[in-house]
Amino acid sequence: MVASSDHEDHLKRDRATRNFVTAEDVARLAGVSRSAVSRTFTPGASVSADVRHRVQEAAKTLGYRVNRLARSLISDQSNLVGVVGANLSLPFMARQLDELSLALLNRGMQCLLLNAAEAEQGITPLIELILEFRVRAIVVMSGSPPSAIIDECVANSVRVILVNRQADDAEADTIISDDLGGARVAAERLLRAGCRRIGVVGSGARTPTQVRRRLAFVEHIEEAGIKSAVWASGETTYETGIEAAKGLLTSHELDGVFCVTDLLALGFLDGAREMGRRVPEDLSVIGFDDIPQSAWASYRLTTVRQSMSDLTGSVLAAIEREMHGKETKLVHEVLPVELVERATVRPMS
Amino acid sequence: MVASSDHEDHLKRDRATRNFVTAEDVARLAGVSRSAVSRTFTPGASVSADVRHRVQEAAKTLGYRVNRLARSLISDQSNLVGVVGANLSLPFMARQLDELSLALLNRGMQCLLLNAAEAEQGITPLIELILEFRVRAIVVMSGSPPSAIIDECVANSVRVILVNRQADDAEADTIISDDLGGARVAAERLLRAGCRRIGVVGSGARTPTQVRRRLAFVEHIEEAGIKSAVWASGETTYETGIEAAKGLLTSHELDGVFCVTDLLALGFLDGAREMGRRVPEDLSVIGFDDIPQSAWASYRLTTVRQSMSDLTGSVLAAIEREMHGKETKLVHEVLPVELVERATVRPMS
DNA sequence: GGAAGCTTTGCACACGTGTGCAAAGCTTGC
DNA sequence: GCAAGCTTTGCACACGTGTGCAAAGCTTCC
Repeated sequence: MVASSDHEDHLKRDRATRNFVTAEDVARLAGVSRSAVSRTFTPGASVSADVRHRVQEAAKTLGYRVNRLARSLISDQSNLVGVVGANLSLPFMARQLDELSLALLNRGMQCLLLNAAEAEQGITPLIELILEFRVRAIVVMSGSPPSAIIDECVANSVRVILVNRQADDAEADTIISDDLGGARVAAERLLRAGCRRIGVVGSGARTPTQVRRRLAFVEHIEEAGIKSAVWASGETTYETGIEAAKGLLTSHELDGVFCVTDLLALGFLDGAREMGRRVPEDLSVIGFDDIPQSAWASYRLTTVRQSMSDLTGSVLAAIEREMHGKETKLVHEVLPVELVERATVRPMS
Repeated sequence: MVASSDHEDHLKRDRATRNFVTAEDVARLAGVSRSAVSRTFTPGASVSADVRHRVQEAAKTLGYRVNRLARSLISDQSNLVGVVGANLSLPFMARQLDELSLALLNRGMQCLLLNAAEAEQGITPLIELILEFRVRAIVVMSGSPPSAIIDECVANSVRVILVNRQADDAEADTIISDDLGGARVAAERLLRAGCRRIGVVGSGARTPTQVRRRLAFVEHIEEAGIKSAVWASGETTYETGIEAAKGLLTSHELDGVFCVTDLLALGFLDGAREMGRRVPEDLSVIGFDDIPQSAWASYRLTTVRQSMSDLTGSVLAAIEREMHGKETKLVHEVLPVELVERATVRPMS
């Protein structure tokens, strides 16, 4: 009894100096070596049933949790995956992050989220910060990291996966939706609806996907001998969609409009309706993304869909693809898109 | 030249066995001790200008990044903050995560995101996992952790901050919007609009905020001698809002409805309009949250707003509040809400 | 030039874990 | 009971950093 009491006091003193219970604390209570504790918590390691039980009881009593930081020190890598994104409230981004973070967790990886909303000097500092955590991979959903920082990641055996942006000769994996194909589908659908006075709505953002979609659409429409009216200013918001409607529909008599994102399209729809345009009778509208709100009864937007689960699946595959020494097999994947017909485009003419 | 060549080969061999450049590698190239490298990268530590320069050049040449995991081992704590959330695509949650992750980053903390979408056995396993990363604090946006795991966090000096949920006698900080006050405001607004046949739309979720809002609203309406028609099934989605409209408006001749979230309200609006109800002429509708979509021209939802920046600010304040030994000063904060008048409720009668 | 005071430096240890390996212990078969 | 083979164990080291402290170095003043 007296020995036991001294024993407990000793434990309390150790806890006071450090926040977390250590394997040493557990070993003492269980009456085994610290090594036995380690082996008990290491899958596949050799430990007798008796020792295992005593260790587990002691660990439970003390509330012991393995220190993943210390573990990662040994392997020189954590199971953290850095995820860089901005505009996380936007429906498309939010859904991407939702699905990616869940998929990572299900694969035993943890999501270290870096919000790039205020990364005015580019995302290089964020990536440098992420590297300090010895992440396994970095998924870039927003921003375009320069080659130099990507090369540094690769030198440290950290995969960089760019989502919906190009790599510019750097050794990054890229997973892109077929923006060109989607723009073509949208162009053809408007032409098939009989539209001849056509507009395209982008934003002021130099986001590669948006620029690609806009330019490809304009090109396809020009192949039909039609010159598109272009809106390309403002932020990528619903409000910009409204402004675009006010701006384009005041100076043009349009009968068909392609918006490079659904959010722009929903704003455009509301703006057009406020100006008395009937959709799709007077004006057809197509978006791109297929965010949840596009299916809402007040909108029923016809849009080009990029499959979120394909995207997430490809990101995971890229993360888990083995790196063979210094020679990296890069992934450059273009995901198919498809037209989702709802109510904002006239039937074929 | 020969010595230099041997020196480079030696570096290459070291890099081949480990992924990341270490302080040892830098020290060798700079011709100083490893301790000098450490001091160069430790703010406030003593190091001569010459040594600092040589170390920085060597670090730049080799692409050295401090290992935060090793650093955290010394301090027994990382600057990681665990954030537990589910339904991250929902407008309100997405916005909360967007603002919180940015605020954390601006305060030198990193967001370890755990998606609780598939946490069927509760979020205890997720919190246990987070503890292994020696986080500084845990912010719970979804799920209600039992007292036991909260107590364990506190025993390890890890703050637990519950957002929009109660603590049930556990030592967690809580930050809650004034659901009761908001429900009262909504009830009074409908009554002032002359509504006498009143409904309330919740969901099947046992989410504390939703249950609180619904019950408080029903109570306030009963104080006016009116019995509310209640909908409380399905998930917390736009689609459930539509179902609620179909269900309630078929069996009740309502002139006023309070939906416990904006998303439910937007679905309810679309459902009611599809059934030929004019809003606000035939039927007034109030939501709660003030998500971005509520301001869209197709909806212009009158709603009760909870301020996201107040919420984020309070979470940060709670994280940064000092813990004094074992006696924790808990935060229990109730954030004010306010009515946002738009177009879905009749003027005062 | 020497003494006093200040700055800088490298050594050796800490932090908490996993693991190679020799030693100890256990089990099985003769 | 002993030998052979297998399992388990604890020691000591590794991983990559920060830091206390004694020693070395530098600067200033008389």
